[in-house]
Amino acid sequence: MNQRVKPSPPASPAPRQGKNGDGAERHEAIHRSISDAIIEHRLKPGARLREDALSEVFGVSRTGIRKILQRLALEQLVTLTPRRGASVTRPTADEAKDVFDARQMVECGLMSDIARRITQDDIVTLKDMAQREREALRSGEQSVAIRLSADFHTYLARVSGNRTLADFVERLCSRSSLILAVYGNAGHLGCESHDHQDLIQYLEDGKGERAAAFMGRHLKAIEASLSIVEEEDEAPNLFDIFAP
Amino acid sequence: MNQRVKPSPPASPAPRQGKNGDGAERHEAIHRSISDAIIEHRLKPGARLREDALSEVFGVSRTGIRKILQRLALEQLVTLTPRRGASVTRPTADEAKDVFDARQMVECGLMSDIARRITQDDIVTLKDMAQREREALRSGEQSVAIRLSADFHTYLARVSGNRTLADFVERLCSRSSLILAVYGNAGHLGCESHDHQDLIQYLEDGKGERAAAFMGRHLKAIEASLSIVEEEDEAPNLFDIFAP
DNA sequence: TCGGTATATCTCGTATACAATGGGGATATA
DNA sequence: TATATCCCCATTGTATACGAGATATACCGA
Repeated sequence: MNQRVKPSPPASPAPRQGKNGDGAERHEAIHRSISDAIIEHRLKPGARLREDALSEVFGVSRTGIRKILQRLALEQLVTLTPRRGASVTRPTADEAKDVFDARQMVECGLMSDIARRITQDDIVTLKDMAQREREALRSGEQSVAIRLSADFHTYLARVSGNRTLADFVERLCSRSSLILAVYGNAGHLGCESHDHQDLIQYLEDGKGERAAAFMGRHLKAIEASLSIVEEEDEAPNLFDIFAP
Repeated sequence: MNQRVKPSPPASPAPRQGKNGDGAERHEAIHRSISDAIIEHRLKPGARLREDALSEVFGVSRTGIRKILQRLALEQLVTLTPRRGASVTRPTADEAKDVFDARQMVECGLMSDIARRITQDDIVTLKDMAQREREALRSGEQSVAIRLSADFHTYLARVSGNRTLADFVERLCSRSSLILAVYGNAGHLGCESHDHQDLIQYLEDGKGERAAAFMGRHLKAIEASLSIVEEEDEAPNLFDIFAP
């Protein structure tokens, strides 16, 4: 199935020893691997993440895996249930609304700073990302497109120079990706194909106000494209269903 | 030197089990304890937090302490340096600016929603908090005042109904408390005494716009009261000092 | 008296072992 | 055949043991 051999040492079954190399780097890499898999929908909401399996796949002991899982839980990408272990978070409809409202506020609010501070290099990078995203969309590589879309928004936020807010936007984008996985229609995903390119144009022209307004519409459009119907497999609420 | 004064239950090696039903509860309580101590300035920026000492104080093993420390690190209240252990974070001047800019954006942006959704019960609670804060300030109980001030802002954000943004504000307030500890003047701390009460009045009258503007000035005032001079004990920058 | 080196100790990082709990499957019964 | 019950096992939670890195100290030499 998934022969994407993302984990760096795939063929090494028992490189037990923590190895000389920096252990922290390794953990960082593992975190990225799992995080990427979730964001790119290769791991779907609800998927269980067993500690044993992960420790075997990545060749580190459960202790390290637990640490990474804790971190992912704080980033709200995975959910830790007391005796049941970890699973990919399945966002609720309320959470979805909160996330998009937050993005609306922060990403639009950042636009004026971004317009003021953006450099030519940034514009080149962003145009490249937008271009590659379009190509990915056209060739049907959903995973790549989703990743690039999130990266685009995150990169943009970083241009503002406010690290705290940029980190926040990054996490909101990750969660958005999860939301798309649950509530998105298979047909067209998130960002319209040339929205990002239009946005860059506004920024290149120094029109911060226009860019902010455009970003607002852009996010609203994504949110509107979702079919947010709370699937209540959890609590079928028989009263509501059978009461007259 | 430190003769290991046997962990709290010396005779009970195995039945250690917290017994309070849920061990997670215990961890939550410990997290709160440490978090509170930091926010209330009973633990000052730079203070070292040794795992052994904490595990002895709270009667849990280092494993549990590590988990809590990791979480505090992700909340940016403590800093984990690879082989040196944990210490209370000492925010930089840049971080301070970012945090206050973020608060400016989010807390003001939330005001219209807050004004729309606030209930009479909320107003009573908030008035009580503001009142107690004033009393604490007057009687010189800095720790209590700081805590109440952060709680006030956090509670307000929760009223908005957006949990994601409220959580973010909570973390910003915690970090602000840290910033106050480093850059605040001993004389008057953060919030002016009746600012909070005035703010509630605007909200009670349904004047969301005014409340937002007032919150903006309020935050700017706090920020302005700081003496943000990067103490460069870390890197004295000898070039600047000794270059002609 | 000052500086450099070696040792000692302290603290964290990682792995492993053991205990407890909850769920799933098998079985028995209506 | 369907449902309820019980037991075993899979999986996590916690503690502990061992190893490595870094810092502080002490000793020796100049």
